[in-house]
Amino acid sequence: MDTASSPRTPTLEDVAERAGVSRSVASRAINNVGNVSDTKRAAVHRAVRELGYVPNPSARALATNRVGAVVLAVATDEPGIFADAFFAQVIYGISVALERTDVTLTLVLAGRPEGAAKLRQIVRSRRADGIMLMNLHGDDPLAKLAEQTTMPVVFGGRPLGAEPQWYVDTDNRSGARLATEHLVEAGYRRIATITGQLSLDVAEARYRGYRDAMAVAELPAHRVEHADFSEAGGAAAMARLLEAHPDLDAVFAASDNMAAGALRTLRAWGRAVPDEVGVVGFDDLPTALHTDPQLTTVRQPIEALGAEMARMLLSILDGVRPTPLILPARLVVRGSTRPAADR
Amino acid sequence: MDTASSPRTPTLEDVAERAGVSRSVASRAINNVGNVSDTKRAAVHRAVRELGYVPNPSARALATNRVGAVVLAVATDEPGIFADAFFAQVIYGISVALERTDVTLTLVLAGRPEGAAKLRQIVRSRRADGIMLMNLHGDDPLAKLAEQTTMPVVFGGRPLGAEPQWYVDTDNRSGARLATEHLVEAGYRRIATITGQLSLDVAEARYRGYRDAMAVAELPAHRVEHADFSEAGGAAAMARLLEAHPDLDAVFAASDNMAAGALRTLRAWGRAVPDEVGVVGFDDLPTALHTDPQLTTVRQPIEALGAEMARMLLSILDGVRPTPLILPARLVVRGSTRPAADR
DNA sequence: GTGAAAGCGCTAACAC
DNA sequence: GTGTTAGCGCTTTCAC
Repeated sequence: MDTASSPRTPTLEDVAERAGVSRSVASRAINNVGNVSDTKRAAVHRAVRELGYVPNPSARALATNRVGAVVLAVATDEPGIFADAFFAQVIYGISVALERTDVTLTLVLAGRPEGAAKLRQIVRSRRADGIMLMNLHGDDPLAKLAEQTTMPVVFGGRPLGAEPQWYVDTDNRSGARLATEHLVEAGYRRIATITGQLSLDVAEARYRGYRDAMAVAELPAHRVEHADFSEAGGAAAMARLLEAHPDLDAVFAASDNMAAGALRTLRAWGRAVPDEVGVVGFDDLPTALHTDPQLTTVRQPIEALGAEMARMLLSILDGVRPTPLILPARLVVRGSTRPAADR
Repeated sequence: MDTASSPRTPTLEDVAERAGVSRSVASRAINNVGNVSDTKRAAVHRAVRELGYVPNPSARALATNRVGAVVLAVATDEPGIFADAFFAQVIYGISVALERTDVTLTLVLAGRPEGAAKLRQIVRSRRADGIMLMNLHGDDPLAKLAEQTTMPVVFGGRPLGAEPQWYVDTDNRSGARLATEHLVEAGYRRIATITGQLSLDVAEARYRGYRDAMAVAELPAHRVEHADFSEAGGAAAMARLLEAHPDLDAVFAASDNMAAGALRTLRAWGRAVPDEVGVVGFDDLPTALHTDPQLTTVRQPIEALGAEMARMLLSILDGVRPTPLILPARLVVRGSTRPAADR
């Protein structure tokens, strides 16, 4: 039959030989680059198919200085935060955006020092072509990563107090304003807020949006407690709010998880939602549907956030210089708020 | 100062030159392999430090046929399932186990056909040294992946009706038995169950555990509905159960999410939990703490599952032939069940 | 349009 | 112990 070729995985050389061309022609044909006659091109492609040839990524990477991988780094310390459905949705979006390319996704949890070190190691050894970086707290030294490397970095959300060259973010400030305006329009007046850690830009922006709306409505915005975006944190903050401001009649929580915690506390305190207290969350996670009552919230397009980050990074790698992208947030009204007329 | 060396990233050759040794000695010193005198070893390490040398992973991979990456493939179609806190915890466990190695984690969502194709592509081109594969349904062709490649595959959970060479799994059957026994001991008698998709081994095993316990208690085990591990699915299944078996006084749901859905339906139907109906879940996700009442459930060590998968894969890559690992599950009693004496 | 040949940066025999 | 050398499999000038 055939010359007894060993059953090792075929190389470009095997393809070239079988197609009766040189290695350089085979390479050009495979990568659709340079000039190759149609005859030879076809012969090469047939050989590729027959042999089941797959290029060796390491060899290619070595020759081209492109590894065909991007990393998603999530700067989160505790599993609790990462376990949030939020990141899963981001990852899903990225994954779909990468599916049709032959770029691979490397995931790094860069919250703990070991993880951050690993990320730096990846960067220094150029094990990836680019980085998507999320969930940076204000003081995180990783925020400076973009300046320390030539590898392109796309931020998911802005690091606090910085305006990176490339990022994708939700319009958090507007979203929070929408949420608060909705409470005002529903006739609530003594509106409190539960913020996330103000070392996160996203928390800061949502707090701003709350104050924007309160200022416009000429309502006092002093009923404020800070938490950490978690359900437990939201529950505790709600309790503090109720103690400090027993007269409050609504609360805007900067995440659905915190809103869920707030609902729990309100129930424990015997405050009826939405009749005595209106509650609005942020994110529109599955959580928002599972609470009782269901949460009025602000939907941010989380999967799209991931997909857009990936797309932005890929375009940068293709030589394009995109501009930052701000995704819109919109209000979703459910049972945890009700117009004054109906209460 | 120095000879005008270009500012490109240093190579092994640069290190060797600076340390005054040959490249092979430098390589041996760096990889702690073969014989190198202490003097030269020290010189090499100093040169490495001074130059900030980092080995080029592609070159190393090309030479050693080891790429220093493992993939986690999750065979999940819909974002909803992946968004489950479960996978996030698994990933966290894997990530921690990998932190101290210089092995990188590649994530592939292999549920959609494009994702599965991508996984196969990774395997064929050997872009990774090994695979962790999770959430396989009974009919998923990926289950055969392990037989089609020499790349080691560690399964997270068993594929239905198969006993792969390497896997890490929770003792789902025992866990489900514990859950059901707990209901029996609490004095519930007309105990129903909501299963996951029986095309998943994990659902099948938990269903078995339920029947085991019911058989031992000599109770009828015909109050059964099937769902898909989701909250919505659990809610719907609970409604079907209540219609078909209005007399039921307890339900074992094969996941916390389904149990949460069941709670929602029970509340809507005006059945008091735990006094009229006892409810037990499975997983001990954060969800279990956020329901009202909190869920009695079966805790499985999810982070450990991820960590053990990673450890198992690494040990295989080190030439060890480990045996499959079954992790224990244990009962966690909370408010959704109550002994008959207290009801 | 095509092919020869020189690397990419590393490791691993093998001879000294 | 140490250095020389031959690859790993690919891309990419550069002549023809």
